[in-house]
Formats: sequence, structure tokens, C-alpha cells
Amino acid sequence: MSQHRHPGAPGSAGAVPALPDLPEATVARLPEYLRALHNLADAGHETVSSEGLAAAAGVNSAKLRKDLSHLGSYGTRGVGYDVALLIEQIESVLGLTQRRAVALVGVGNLGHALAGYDGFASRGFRIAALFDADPARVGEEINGLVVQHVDELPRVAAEESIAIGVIATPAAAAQPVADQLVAVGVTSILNFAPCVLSVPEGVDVRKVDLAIELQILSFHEHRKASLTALPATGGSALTALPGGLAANDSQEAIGT
Amino acid sequence: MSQHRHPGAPGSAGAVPALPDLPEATVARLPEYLRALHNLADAGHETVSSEGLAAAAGVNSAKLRKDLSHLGSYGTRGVGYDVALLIEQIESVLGLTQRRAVALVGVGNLGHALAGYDGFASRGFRIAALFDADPARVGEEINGLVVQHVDELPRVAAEESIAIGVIATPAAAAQPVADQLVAVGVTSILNFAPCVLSVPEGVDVRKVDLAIELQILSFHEHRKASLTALPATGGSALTALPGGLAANDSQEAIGT
DNA sequence: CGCGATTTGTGCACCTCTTCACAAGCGCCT
DNA sequence: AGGCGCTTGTGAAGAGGTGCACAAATCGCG
Ligand SMILES: NC(=O)c1ccc[n+]([C@@H]2O[C@H](COP(=O)([O-])OP(=O)(O)OC[C@H]3O[C@@H](n4cnc5c(N)ncnc54)[C@H](O)[C@@H]3O)[C@@H](O)[C@H]2O)c1
Ligand SMILES: NC(=O)c1ccc[n+]([C@@H]2O[C@H](COP(=O)([O-])OP(=O)(O)OC[C@H]3O[C@@H](n4cnc5c(N)ncnc54)[C@H](O)[C@@H]3O)[C@@H](O)[C@H]2O)c1
Repeated sequence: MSQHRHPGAPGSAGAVPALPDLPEATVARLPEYLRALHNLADAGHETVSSEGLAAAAGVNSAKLRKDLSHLGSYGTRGVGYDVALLIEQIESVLGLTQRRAVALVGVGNLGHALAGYDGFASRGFRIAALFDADPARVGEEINGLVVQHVDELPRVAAEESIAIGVIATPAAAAQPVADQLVAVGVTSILNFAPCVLSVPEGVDVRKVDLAIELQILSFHEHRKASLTALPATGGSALTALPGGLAANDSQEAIGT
Repeated sequence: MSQHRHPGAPGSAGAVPALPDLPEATVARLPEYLRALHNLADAGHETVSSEGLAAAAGVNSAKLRKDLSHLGSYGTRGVGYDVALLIEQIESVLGLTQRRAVALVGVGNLGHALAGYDGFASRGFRIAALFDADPARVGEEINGLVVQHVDELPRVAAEESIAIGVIATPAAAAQPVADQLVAVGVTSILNFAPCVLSVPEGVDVRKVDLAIELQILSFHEHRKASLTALPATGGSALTALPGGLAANDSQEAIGT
């Protein structure tokens, strides 16, 4: 992704707000910690140990401690972390203290599901507008929002100060839509269309591609099948690994 | 994940399955290459250079070459890669030569969209069954498939030899559903519910969490805002960045 | 037949991320 | 007060991934 500039160089006066500048891998895990913390809070826990939180988030406890240490965390040795405080800290770092406005472009099959998803609202976002290019869809109301024509984007973007654009159009339309989003000042895009978007520097794009996820699973499925099918043939010196292999943290993966 | 071990280079027999044992990061990129290759093939290209394919897939060309070299690729120096051959190779490695059967559990808001998604079929998968626990939903027909009660899972799994399970139920139901899937022999799960699944060793779980993606974008949005706010120099110009323009890599990022 | 243009495959250095192991800090109990 | 068990925070080692730079291989052409 983008190259991060180090603040150190220029005479940056007094360091006031203290930009965290977290490792990318850590940033990707913070939302997971946050979700786990909310669950713990709902369950009445006031504090939690790194071990406990790590288990709830499905990661290694040492990794979790290091992640939290990066944001100058406030844990107490011998006790653990204050759940409420930690939630506050992480939300602050992730910029969730303000409820960011999200625009969804492409209200088809998938777009409908996204528009009706309450996980947006409950986790710090507000779907501010729905757009589609199909006149037949314009005017339709979903979850209290009316689908507008994509030509309205410039006007609405200004009114609602859209922070994030979500693309759920067919692949062929994704690049033009991305260009339109960028043109109205959107600097963060979540893309569900199976294609590579090219955007100017300073704009972040994240992609979700179902088929890719399935194909990765397919690879592992394939590998598992080969392993059980032909145990060590010939002089493969290595152990035959009877049952399972690897002992590891399943879950998640990659991401990291 | 996992510990792989393999003799590696020499003496790899002849025309045998020959387990690839690829780096996980490479596996995660192969589907992207595959998609780009299909586009190129449709456009009539017979060969493609690493540079060209890398651009189409949004990655660095050296990385792409290294990835392909891992699967003992058949490129021709001075020419490039044969598109059709490479497609065949990658599909073989990913185990896409057989059309794997996918079971979708939870036919609600999101499940409906997934059930109607043709990206499954066109990329090597077959939705073999739909399940839900709500009696009101059982019997509904979507895209030629009838929603069955989740209790039918054992029978159907045996009949259709389900390879991959997709969970699109509320978070509270995800773990029980995962357990049921594992119980009937499914060893690969794609989870859309925002929760950590615990599964026995040997079962792969991949997770897709929309809110997490948005929160990661939010972090970068937050950081970008702080950066432009601080640098007192001149106006709020976001252009005229230091360093060269760099053309990009953008896209994707992180780990995937 | 040899030469130059082109492109692959990879050694290497660098960087990020992960994980272990342990000292330091904290609260509690005696 | 002092000791004890528990937990954090982190140094250091290792594993894995990335990208440069270049030698080797191949094609086309004169
Ligand atoms: N349906 C799924 O489960 C699913 C899963 C993963 C990825 N996707 C991807 O998400 C995207 C949308 O999938 P879908 O099933 O909803 O498709 P869809 O055809 O049902 O919906 C696409 C919508 O985008 C609108 N659209 C087309 N061009 C537009 C433009 N230029 N501006 C604004 N809107 C435009 C169309 O009018 C339509 O309403 C596709 O790229 C698909 O590959 C879908
Ligand atoms: N809708 C979205 O856009 C979206 C996006 C990202 C993630 N998600 C997640 O996907 C999941 C599904 O979301 P949704 O909006 O479709 O919810 P939904 O409530 O519309 O659908 C859930 C479905 O699962 C069924 N179900 C419940 N328990 C079940 C069980 N034990 N076995 C089988 N089926 C069961 C319900 O009957 C219902 O039909 C949720 O976890 C949600 O957080 C949804």
C-alpha cells in the first residue's frame, strides 16, 4: 500500500497529537480486539487479561500484548486491561469516535444485503446514501433510504461529507464508479467487484472477493486430499504425518 | 500456517501430483492472477509478460515471477507466459479442476445475495445446497435450489459430498453451525458472521467481516486527516506531496 | 551464425511480522 | 512489611515476504 512517510524529518514542532503510526498488521487486528472487547463488556467483565482477550479474538497472547503496547496501552500488571478504557482507546485510534458516512454504489443483489445490514450502524458507520445507475432502481426505498441516481453523487457527497465509498456494481462499472468517487473527494473505497481498481495516491482501496476466498480454501482442500491420498511415497524422508499436520492456529489466517 | 516440509528441489519425480507446498502469501495471490489471466484470454491474448500480468493483477512483477516460479512455471524467456497453459497450471494447483460443492447455511439477507451470485459458478464452484433453521424459509426456491432445513445437512452432505461450507447466519448461530458442518465432514469453512470460530485441527476457516474492513479504512482515513491538519506548511494542499509521485501499487495491500 | 533485444528465474539484502522468554510491576495475603 | 503469584511490556531471535538487480535463456533478424 502507500508508502508511509516518517514524521521525523521536517521540523515538526511539538509532537502533540502523537500519530500512532502502527504496523499495518496491528491495525488489521484492532477491529477484532474491539469486537471481542464489546462482547466482554456486554458480558459484564470489567477487566480482561491478555490471555483472555487473545482467546476471544483468536490470536496469540504475546501478539496481542505487543499490538496493544504499540498504542501506548494502559494495562495493569498483575491485573490485565480495563475493558471500557481499552474500547475507548482502540475506537479513538481507529477514528471511530466520529460516525463516518458511507455511500453505497450499486444496489443490486449484494447491494441490497449491504444496505439492510445493521452491522454498519452498530460498529461506527452510517450509511448515508445509496446510488444506482439503473433508473428502475432509483426511487426504491431500502431501510429508510431512497436509492438515488449515481449522477447525484457530487451533490450528495458534499451534503453528507461522505468518507467511505462502497462499490457493489458489476466489475465493468467498478473503475468508472471509483473514478467518480475519487472525483468527489472520497479517499477510502471498499470494493466488492472482482477487479483491480486504479486510484490516485492517497486513496485507499480494500477489496473483498468471495471467489478468491473460496479458491484459497479449495487449494487447502486439494492439498489435504493429496496428503491423505498418498502417504509418503518413495524415499520421502520426512515423517508421514499420520493424522493431522500442523498444529496451529487455524482461523483467520492470511491477513495477516 | 503450518509447517511444511518437502524435499524441494531435486529429484522430484516425473509426472506425479508433486505437492507444491507454496508460501501462503503466494496462494492468496494465485486467484488474482487467475482472474487476470481469464480476462487476458477473453481479450485474445495468447501470451503475456510478467510485467503485463502483474499490472493486470495489481502486483509487483518480480513478486509475480517468484510466485509462478514456485509452482514450477513454464514461462519462456524473451517471450513471456502462455496464457492458456498458465490458467491450466494455476487451476490445477488450486484444485479447481474438479467443481467443488458448496453448502450455504443461513439464507437471510446476505445468504440470498450469495445464493444468487453467479461468481460462484463461473469460478469453479457449485452451490449444492441451501440451509436455514427458520421453518418459514425452508421450501423457498432460490435460483433453482430449494432451501432445506439445517437438520437435513447430514443426509445432503453425504449425497452431494460437500467440500466447503459457507456460514451466513447471525453470529450467535455460527459456532453451532460450524460444529454441524465439521460433524458431517466439511473441512473448509467460509464464515461471514462476525465471530471467532473454533474448529478442530485440520479444518480451515476463512472469515469475511465487512465491519472490520470499514474500520481499517477508517483508521487510514483518520490518519490522513491528522496528517493534512498538522503540516502547517502552506494551505491544505493535499497535492504536492513530498517524494515522487510514484505510480503506485496501491490496491490491495496488507495482507491479505 | 552470431548478435542484440527481451524477459524469465533467482540470489540477496532488507524489512515486517511473529513468537518466545523473562524482567519488571502490581495487588493481595499473611 | 514483605513475600508471592500473576500479568504486562519488551528485547531478541527467527520466520516469512518483498523487491532489486542481474545472469541465463530465448527469439528474431540481419
Ligand atoms: N451477489 C453476491 O453475493 C456477490 C458476492 C461477491 C461479489 N459480488 C460482486 O458484487 C458486485 C455486485 O453483485 P450483484 O450480485 O449485486 O450484481 P447485480 O447485477 O445484482 O447488481 C449490480 C447493480 O449495480 C448497478 N450498476 C451497474 N452499473 C452501475 C454504475 N455505473 N453506477 C451505479 N450502479 C451501477 C446495477 O444497476 C445493479 O443494480 C459484482 O461485481 C459481483 O461480482 C457479488
Ligand atoms: N447482510 C450483510 O450485508 C452482511 C454483511 C456482512 C456480514 N453479515 C453477517 O452475515 C450474517 C447474516 O447476515 P444477514 O443480514 O443475512 O442476517 P439475517 O438475519 O437476514 O439472516 C440470517 C439467517 O440465518 C438463519 N439462521 C439462524 N440460525 C440458524 C441456524 N442455527 N442454522 C441455520 N440457519 C440459521 C436465519 O433463519 C436467517 O434466515 C450475520 O452474521 C451478519 O453479521 C451480513
